[in-house]
Amino acid sequence: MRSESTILHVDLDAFFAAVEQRDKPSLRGKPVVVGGVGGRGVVATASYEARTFGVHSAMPTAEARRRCPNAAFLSGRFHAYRDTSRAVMALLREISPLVEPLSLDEAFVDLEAADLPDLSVTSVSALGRELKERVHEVTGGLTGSVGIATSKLVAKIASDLDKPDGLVVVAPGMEQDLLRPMQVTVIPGVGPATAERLRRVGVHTVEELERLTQDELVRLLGRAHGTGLYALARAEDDRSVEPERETKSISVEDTYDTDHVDPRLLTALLERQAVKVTERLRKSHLSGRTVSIKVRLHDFSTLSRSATLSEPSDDARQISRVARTLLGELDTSGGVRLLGVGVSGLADWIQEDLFADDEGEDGPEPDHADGWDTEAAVAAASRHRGWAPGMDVVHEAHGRGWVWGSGRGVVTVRFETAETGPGRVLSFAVDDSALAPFRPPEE
DNA sequence: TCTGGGGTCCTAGGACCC
DNA sequence: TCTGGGGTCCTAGGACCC
Repeated sequence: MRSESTILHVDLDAFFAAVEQRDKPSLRGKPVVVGGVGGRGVVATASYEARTFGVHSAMPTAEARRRCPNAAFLSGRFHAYRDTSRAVMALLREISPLVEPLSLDEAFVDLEAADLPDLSVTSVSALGRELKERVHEVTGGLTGSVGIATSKLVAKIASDLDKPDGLVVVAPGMEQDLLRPMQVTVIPGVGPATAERLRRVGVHTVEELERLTQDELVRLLGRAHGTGLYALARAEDDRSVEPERETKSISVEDTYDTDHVDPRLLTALLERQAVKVTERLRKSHLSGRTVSIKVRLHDFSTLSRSATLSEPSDDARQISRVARTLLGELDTSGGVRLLGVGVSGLADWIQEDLFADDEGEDGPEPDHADGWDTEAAVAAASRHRGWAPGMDVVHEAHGRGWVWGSGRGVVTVRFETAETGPGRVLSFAVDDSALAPFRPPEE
């Protein structure tokens, strides 16, 4: 916890619905529900008009239709949301370089790194008001709610207190007075399961939570959650604003309107998902070692299976093959309502351009427009790195121009140029000494 | 007309290594 | 021969967030 209120949390109000109302004037002042519109959809965002009918996020869309039949039900335009979000995040970065987006519509801003005359409550309040005006301008009329406090915990809770279009600044020293009377569920991380466990030992409010010892909480909730909650109950929170958070996994999943049983259909659907995941991996210049699948059966029970490769991959065929094998191990004869594929254990490319330096301007150029062919790539890589001729090409796929993975006798190289776009990925079996130049830097 | 899709973090048990 | 730990990696599942 800091001695001044320097952590700001912004949360755009009913974000997806507000963007729809902005772009379609006929929807303004009317109930709007954005989310899954199929038979098994749920509500992502309800406009405030829809909320008066009892519609809220995570509610099945069918239920929302019952409660508010006259609402506009929309499936969402994520490009519009992303564009609007970007404008807001850019605005936040004008205030401070330390901005941590939590989602499209939410972020923390560290005001210690902002250009402010001082960090008094008066000063940060003025900044909060100005920010809300600017948000309104850059988004074309959306409102956001702002909380400012000495920690992430309290800033986030504060932004929720006066929604929509709110501004709450919690003065240093007032944190515990604010939290004590509140329900434990205001603390992020206390969901239904934790709340139920706490309720069983007679804890409903933060004040009651404070009476449990750390040992009791650890016994009740486990090491990490127990110690974390013990601190948060006392408004003790030193978490910093982290602008760069690296992606840990990439996944695709789909819930089907009706349960699928046909194994060939399931395999085909899974393969399409594997291709999508691969495309997203490549777009982010990532590859991954662990392939996971997720299967939700007709009774909503959920299974997952995963397998870890010896080398990171971004090859659709390889990821697809692993996913298929994993699916084959499960009994899906009762029907599948959801299927998903994910990749984790992500590795960055080693950003070493094979063709950039000592070959100079006369470096090898692709001799036809659709990219390097295997032989030319092998020859070029061999020349450049002094690899011995006769290395085996053990694997081949699509890719772009850097060395990206190595270890245990295999080097994987990606080829691409600005002209040719995605080219090929090649893995070379080599001896250990030849691997040295391609090892990733030590963490 | 029950229960989305994209993530993160944690736990617990087993394997394996030192 | 018996009896260990600790650390790390992997897998499956669960809680939680927006």
